[in-house]
Amino acid sequence: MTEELKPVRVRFAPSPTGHLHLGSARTALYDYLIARKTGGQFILRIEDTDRKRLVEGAEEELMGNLRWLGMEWDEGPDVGGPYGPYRQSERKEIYQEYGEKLVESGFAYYCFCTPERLAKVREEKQRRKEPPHYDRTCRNIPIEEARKRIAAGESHVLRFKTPLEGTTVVKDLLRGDIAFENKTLDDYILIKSDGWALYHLAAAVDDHLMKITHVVRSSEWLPTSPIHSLIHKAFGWDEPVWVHLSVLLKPSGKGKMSKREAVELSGEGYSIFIKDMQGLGYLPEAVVNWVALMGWSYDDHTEFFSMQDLIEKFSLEKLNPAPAATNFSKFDYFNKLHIKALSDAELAKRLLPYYETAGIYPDIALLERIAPIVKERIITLDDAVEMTRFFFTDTVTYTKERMLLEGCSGQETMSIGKRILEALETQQQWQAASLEPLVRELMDEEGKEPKQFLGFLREAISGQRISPPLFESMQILGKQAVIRRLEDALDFIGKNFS
RNA sequence: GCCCCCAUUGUCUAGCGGCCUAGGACGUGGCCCUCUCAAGGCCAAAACAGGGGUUCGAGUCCCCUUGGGGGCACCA
Repeated sequence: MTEELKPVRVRFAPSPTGHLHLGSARTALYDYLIARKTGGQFILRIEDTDRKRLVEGAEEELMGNLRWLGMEWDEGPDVGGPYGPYRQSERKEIYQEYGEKLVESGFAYYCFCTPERLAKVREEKQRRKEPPHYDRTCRNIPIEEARKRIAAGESHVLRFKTPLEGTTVVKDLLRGDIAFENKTLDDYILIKSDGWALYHLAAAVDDHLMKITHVVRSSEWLPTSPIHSLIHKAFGWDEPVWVHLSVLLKPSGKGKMSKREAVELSGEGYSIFIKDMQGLGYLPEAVVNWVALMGWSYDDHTEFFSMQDLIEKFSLEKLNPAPAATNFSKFDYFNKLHIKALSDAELAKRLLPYYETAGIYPDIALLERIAPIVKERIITLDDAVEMTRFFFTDTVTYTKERMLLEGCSGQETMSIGKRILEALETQQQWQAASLEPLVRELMDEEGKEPKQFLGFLREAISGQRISPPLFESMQILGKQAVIRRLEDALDFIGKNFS
């Protein structure tokens, strides 16, 4: 408890090998929250030591995604900081230096086994139903001999000399002490034959050098956490507080998100990639709120959180270690909630790009008038475009089946339509509040039901089956446009139902 | 095969020994309201995986079983 109130230094350490997805975003969020809550630092570190898997532009996209979600880092590759560089590819020599230290202190050794031999060993062990670990052939090569072979240009890697006996206990903040029998652990590779460090070494060295106090990461790291613990011990360093988050499962709850699942989701208008969220019409506020609650909760009833709320109320102790299935219908719900929470001006601003994408370039003032009447009825921001399309067209396309007053002939509809038209033409007060009584009075005189009467008007004015409330729409559309559309509608009836 | 983690309604969860005939939310079904769509209101169905302990008392602590998940690369 008290520990958490001290400023923490946490790092979000993605590798730029693809798009930022929900699970990683959640990890970053928790890092960010605990850093801000405690007045500590949120550090972005790029783990790009695997040069083969690099994806062009991934780093930039990732940073853009984090910022879109509302997270700014205090130290990172672009903003710098006192413990840089923050890109592991720029720290190669550091890892080599620390690898060498482990050799000297007897905690690591050079291995000359070829990948081919390793594959054979693995295959053999698997056939014998044994853990497919390295058989430790090179573990006892005298250091002088090893150095000679290296000098002679022999290809080699550096391996950690994992203790053969004893137990390594990892203290996980959420799960307590987790014990691993050392004999079940492998002699993991620390530095590859190409000279680049692997995660185990690089992360440990950086976490120490960058004074990271809490390592918050996915529980996929749990199985190798004893190695990380042992590496820290080998250097004589204090370990950070380990926090292993639950994994995010696919909506069915069966297994973690896969490529296939991602494709299926996109067919339903969803995505697990942050880069897609904006285009799909989701607010960053909703993403943050939704994802924060997958594995964390505040109490038994609060569920609407702004980033500021989360910073105030977040605590690592309330994290749930159980895996969580993603629930996209709840995502929609949160998006609605956060749309409703926006001011009309703000909503209009956020709506604008979706209209532009659809080839509509509305005046922002008009959008501000539209905002309140769509606010409560859209799930994603792009829904507004469809719903309000009729505001931005000169000629409405009518649907024959919907045009007549329900249960009435073309002739009757025509005569009623003319009456409405006449009434509207003489109407001075063009406000929803005055238009409504006027129309309803006519409706009563004609002995029609609201459903029939207003249904007809809706079609005449919008040509849409679904629209925002009629009278508010008429007010925004303006007298001239409404009258013209009514004339068009009557014209349409004359042509189609005579 | 081995190692590790997890376990409350379909889903996210509250619950840290008595406040639990288990609370909230999404979703689902019904009703009300209603100009379409929403929103809102009311109601309903829906869970402590099983078995042993510990205890006066267990959803809550321990063990086993079962189930689910993760990992076992010169990836991270």
